[in-house]
Amino acid sequence: MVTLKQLAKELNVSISTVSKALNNSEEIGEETVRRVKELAQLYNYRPNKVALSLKNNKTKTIGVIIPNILNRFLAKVLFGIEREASKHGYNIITCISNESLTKEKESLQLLANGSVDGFILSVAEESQIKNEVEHFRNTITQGLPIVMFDRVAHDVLCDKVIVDDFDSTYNATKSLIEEGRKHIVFISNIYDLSVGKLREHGYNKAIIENSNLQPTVIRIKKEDDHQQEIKSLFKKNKNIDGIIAADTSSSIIAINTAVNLGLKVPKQLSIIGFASKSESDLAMPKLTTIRQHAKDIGAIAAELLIKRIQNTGPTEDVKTKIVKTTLVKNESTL
Amino acid sequence: MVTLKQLAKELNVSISTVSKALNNSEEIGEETVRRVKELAQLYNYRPNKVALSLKNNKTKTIGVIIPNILNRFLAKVLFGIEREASKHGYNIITCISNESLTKEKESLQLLANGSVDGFILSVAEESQIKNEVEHFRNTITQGLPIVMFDRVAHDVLCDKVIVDDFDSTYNATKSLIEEGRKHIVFISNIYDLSVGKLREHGYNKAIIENSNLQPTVIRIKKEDDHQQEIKSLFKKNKNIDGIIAADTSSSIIAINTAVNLGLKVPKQLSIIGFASKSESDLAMPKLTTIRQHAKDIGAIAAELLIKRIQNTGPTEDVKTKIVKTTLVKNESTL
DNA sequence: ATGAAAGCGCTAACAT
DNA sequence: ATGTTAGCGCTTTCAT
Repeated sequence: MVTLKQLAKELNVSISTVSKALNNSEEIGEETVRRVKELAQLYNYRPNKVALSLKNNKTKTIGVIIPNILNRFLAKVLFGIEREASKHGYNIITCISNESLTKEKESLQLLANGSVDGFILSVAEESQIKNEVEHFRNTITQGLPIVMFDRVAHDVLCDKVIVDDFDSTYNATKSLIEEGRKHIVFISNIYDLSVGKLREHGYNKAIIENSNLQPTVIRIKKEDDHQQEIKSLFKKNKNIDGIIAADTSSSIIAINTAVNLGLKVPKQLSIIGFASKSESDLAMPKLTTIRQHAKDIGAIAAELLIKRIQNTGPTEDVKTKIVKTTLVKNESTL
Repeated sequence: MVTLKQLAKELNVSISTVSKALNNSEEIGEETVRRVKELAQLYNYRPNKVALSLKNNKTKTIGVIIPNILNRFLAKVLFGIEREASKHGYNIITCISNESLTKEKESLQLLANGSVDGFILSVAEESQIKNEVEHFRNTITQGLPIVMFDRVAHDVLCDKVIVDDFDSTYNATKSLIEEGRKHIVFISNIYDLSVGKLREHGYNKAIIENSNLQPTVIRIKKEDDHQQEIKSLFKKNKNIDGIIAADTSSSIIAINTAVNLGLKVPKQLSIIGFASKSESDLAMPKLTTIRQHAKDIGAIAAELLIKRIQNTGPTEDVKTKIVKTTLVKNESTL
């Protein structure tokens, strides 16, 4: 990489002259500017990012800590973050906490050494279960803003972007009730997470509001064989006619299992799950889905963070943005 | 963030004393070391990463450019890269090219300004189609090593990690032939990519080696309705008894469609596709898969790059590592 | 045992 | 119009 120093030497001028010329300073003579720019072009000069960061005490880099990149929703949010950040000239450093509290703490610590200007993160499962938030608070105290999305720690004071999880299952459940379904089951393999709980509550509320219905919640452990669990659910409860699934794979597997057992979907059984467009196409009939607008969530989070980073003024109050889900009717409901 | 300067001031010693004390230099007195370390601990001092990078001319950061983070295989590779990098104390800056040549060039340019010590990337679709490689060469010439994985540019001199794509479909096809299948079709929605072509060739070779069989290749465009395309394939060709799919969604949709049309899988029809464990469980019967060991690919790529970054010695010859796929028998084959 | 000073690449206030 | 200098935070060589 060429430096100002080298350019200056070759042109027989001072470093600051070169710097000013490249930054279109009025101070420098036309002819000099031309010569400098020509040589810079020739050598493909780029200002050293690290030197700029040190000088400005700004890295133009965002730290993103996500629990699991193989989760399609989270991957999609990351996509949204990257695109928005890139639009504003920011890079993203990605750390994967792998749902571990320790890794989450480490990543935060590691990047809070001047590597990034702020963080966007979704809380790891372990952290949510243990309800640990001190590491977030410490980071914020150190002057590094955090924006949390989806899985947030409600008692940490920072910007947040969340999904209307409660409402989404509440409404989805109600739509099945309106179809005339009488035995609606809720399936979840994320019952430990804040969002999983909210989704469960939304379902429960909708069911309980109809005094003649009974809530049934099936919790599937990650390590269990989903196909097996769902199959035995159907075998034990022959009268199930509706399913709300809190996660994608449960809903797709539910459709496949039902079809394989000879149940007519959606004639005898309606199924709704959280999934993206491409995922809903993997099921046949295509899954009626609750869309979370993951990319938007990422973009909003990035926007919030960048605003906060660049806002040198008085500390604004923290914001919580709610991104509403959309219920997209496909073939797995009436 | 506390700096050495602040610590030095508070302790009434010089900056260099503090620096040495923290780095366990023999030069500094026991008592001083103790005092310094105590205060550093108290203030939670961390050496400023940016300053270190500038000083050492090393960022301990890897630039990763992937075409699409919503592709599960690529996401998984990213996961592998992150884990391996993190093990060696490296961070990763992720850029998403979105299959666009322009974005790929920009990302490379943008990070080649001292932000990273090297790159790991998979070539964007557009770059592969247009066969553009100059930007890779430029980057390498600038002294930044590149490791390519999966979709590689064969005429760029750099380390590569690839999958034995040709062999994997060749072997998979042969296994269906050995099952006694007579009408084996190849389905692909990645026919434009280097890996897609190799997979197609592997299939063709296996078929052609059996003079009594005919190759049939179905290419599905990304924007088409996969379910519709595959359904009409089955309707037009009633005698299909084997499918090799080059991509995950084609294979899962093929199973669902077949089951919905009343075909017995695997009795009348065997299906093999590229997919991960969790994806193969989405189909019922579970998909027999070609596993690509994405995480390993990521880890190997990271390892290669880090070695090359740290190897100040004579330029070693570039390496191409081939990660062999595994054919995992599930329920969609005999 | 401790400190001063230079230098990594850059910008900007301050000379000339 | 051009140059000198200081400083961002750190390490390291060279005084003292």
